[in-house]
Amino acid sequence: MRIATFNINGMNARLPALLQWLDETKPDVVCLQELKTPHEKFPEEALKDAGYGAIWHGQKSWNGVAILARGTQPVEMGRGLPGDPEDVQSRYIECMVDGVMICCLYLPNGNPAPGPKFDYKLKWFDRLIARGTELIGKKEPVVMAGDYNVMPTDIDVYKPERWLTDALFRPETRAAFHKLLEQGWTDAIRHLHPDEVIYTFWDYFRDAFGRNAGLRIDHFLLNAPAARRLLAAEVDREVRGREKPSDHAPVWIELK
DNA sequence: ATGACTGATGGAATCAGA
Repeated sequence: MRIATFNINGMNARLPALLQWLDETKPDVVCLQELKTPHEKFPEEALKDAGYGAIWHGQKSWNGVAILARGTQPVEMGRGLPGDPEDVQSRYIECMVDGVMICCLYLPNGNPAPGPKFDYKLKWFDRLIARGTELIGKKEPVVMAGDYNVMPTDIDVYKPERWLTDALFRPETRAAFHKLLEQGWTDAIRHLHPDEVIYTFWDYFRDAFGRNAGLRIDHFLLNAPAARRLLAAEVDREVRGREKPSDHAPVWIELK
């Protein structure tokens, strides 16, 4: 089973590029973030024509997450991250596909930091850590995939010294990510490529992709049953170099 | 230190992204 995560930065702006990539690579499951579209404008029919069932949690203008499954309908297990009934942002959805639990998440950016947006990021992280506690020990494979908006270590940033005060790299943010990992999650990309410089995002500014001034912020965290099945973890880097790209590239894992 | 680029909204200019 191949599972991908892709922050598409606008579902409808990216639809042609998304359909092309689906046709080329045919992932079994796709977690999407930053749909930037209300529920009713999600292109359900176009995805069905491409062979994918979908569940999604839309929101006007910002955020929004979806899970696609090839040849089947994902069985939704929940939407909205538990722990704050006041939180109206669409950033989390869970489902089952062929016995694998898939969690699709879009963690808040948190800039500027410090400030209310950074506080929201850290609180959201606490809720994700609480959800992680509930999921880590499951007997079935669990995959938490998405845009975490965290570079876990120095190797994940093109110039770490420039990012020390940024919400994506501040010590509090990295500490929260490591607290989640310490529950027993495996960072799939880093597990299979321990020393390699691998990025998943390149800014639109200043020819960041051309200079390879990137960040690794899209991650797959696997519980032990999922990690035992891990065969491959890669970034479809060339997608970022195409016409009208997202600022993120798709990332994917293969499970036995 | 600043600004550069893109998408959504709404129909210009602003917010948000990371």
